[in-house]
Amino acid sequence: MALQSDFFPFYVTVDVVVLTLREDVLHVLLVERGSKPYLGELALPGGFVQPTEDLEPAALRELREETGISLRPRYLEQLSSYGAPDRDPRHRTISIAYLAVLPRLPEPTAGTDARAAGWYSLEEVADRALAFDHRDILEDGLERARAKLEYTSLATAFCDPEFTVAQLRRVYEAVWGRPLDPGNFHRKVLASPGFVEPTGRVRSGGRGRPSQLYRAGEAAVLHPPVLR
Amino acid sequence: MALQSDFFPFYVTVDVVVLTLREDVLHVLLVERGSKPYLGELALPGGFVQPTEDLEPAALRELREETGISLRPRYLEQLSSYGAPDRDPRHRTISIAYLAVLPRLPEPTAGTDARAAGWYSLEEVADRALAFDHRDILEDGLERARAKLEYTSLATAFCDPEFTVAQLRRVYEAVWGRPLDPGNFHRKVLASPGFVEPTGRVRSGGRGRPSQLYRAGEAAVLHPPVLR
DNA sequence: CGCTATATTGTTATCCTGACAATAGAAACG
DNA sequence: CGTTTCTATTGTCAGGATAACAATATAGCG
Repeated sequence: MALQSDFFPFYVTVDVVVLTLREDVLHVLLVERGSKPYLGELALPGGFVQPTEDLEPAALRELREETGISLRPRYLEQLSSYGAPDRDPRHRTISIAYLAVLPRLPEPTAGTDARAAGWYSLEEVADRALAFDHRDILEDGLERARAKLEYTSLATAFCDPEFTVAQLRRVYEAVWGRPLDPGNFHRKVLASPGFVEPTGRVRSGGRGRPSQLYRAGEAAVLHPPVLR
Repeated sequence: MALQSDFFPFYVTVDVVVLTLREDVLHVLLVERGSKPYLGELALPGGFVQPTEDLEPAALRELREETGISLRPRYLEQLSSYGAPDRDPRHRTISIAYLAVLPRLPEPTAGTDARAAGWYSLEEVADRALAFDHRDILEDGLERARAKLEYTSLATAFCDPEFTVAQLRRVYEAVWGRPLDPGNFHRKVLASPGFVEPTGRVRSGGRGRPSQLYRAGEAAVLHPPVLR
């Protein structure tokens, strides 16, 4: 490592890719920027890391401040860091990106430094430009989510505390973007120990045969995995 | 994102976990620190990112400056970032860690800011303390390598341009720390399209039946994978 | 009551795997 | 030289996982 004379001041930010399911469609949480640069454009929630703050708490704080979402995410992991010299037109800025997954939530509320916050389906965000390199970060987050569905229990983080196998299947279908065979999926989920645990209750109300309710099991890694 | 008044100066460094195989044993490249803090202790090669330098070039430059290794790694990917407020006793420092994999190389030479550089087997480094949180970074790099062997062609990055299936198997055995069935491994490697391509040549000299020589194929992802 | 929709369970041919046996071809040994 | 030894490569086979698809279960609805 070099001497202090090598010092050059970097800005350090955290940005969060928050994914959820709304009406069986994958949505991402975006804010409308309330300050320059990229004022008024869509961006991932995020902001500067404070002097004595660790990275993960900074991600949660910015999420809360900019969108009003203060629930502890069911799932939060570091995604990657982005540090191209020109990624911020003003300063040399490094961003550490996080991936968070939440069950369906009420509408977010705009907060500090954001004029608006809301859920956007991937389809409606496909056309629109995102601030900075947030398009790259979003794509990396989606790819990470797609991969993690295979061999971890990430899918349960999209669900309410109690859920049916069909609801879990719709998570996979939304994230992977293709239909899955209900019968085979049902068997594979129940064959993976610790993925889901039956609650004994059944879901009433819906059409068709009532379904068993499950909660997330203890397993974080799936054996066998649910292959794409 | 916040206003400029939020600015707080961060130091930003890159650290590299360089793995290779020497005598069929997994080794990691470490330097003996030549400056404070942790003067004289073992550390991953790395250092400060320059003002207009992207992260990956910074990792390669520090690797070259501190160890004399200027070969383009056969494999280089970002690992994770580390930003605990107290990870550097002097300043608030964020480190972006990279994982690199190389075939067997000559001894490294100590360079700037490093009193010595050398290959250390994981066994001999198990006891010794590493500077900063480099123990955590090393463990994360090893776990990433173990996982990537399963479903990518990472293992070929440990090998010379031409290699035998047995040499490839010894990569897996060294990284996973357990023996594999030679027959089953042989079949699985050849059954994964694009993993290896035959060169037509055979390796002479060794004991036993001569083996076919292969080169790395085009595939980056393995279908089917080589499961642990 | 029959229809429809969804959940759940079966069936089956195929593929992949691990354990282990068998064969191939060179060097080492006596 | 013939035999042994060592490693590479191929073969066998039972068990588990998969996909495609069929069959059954059980609710709401007209």
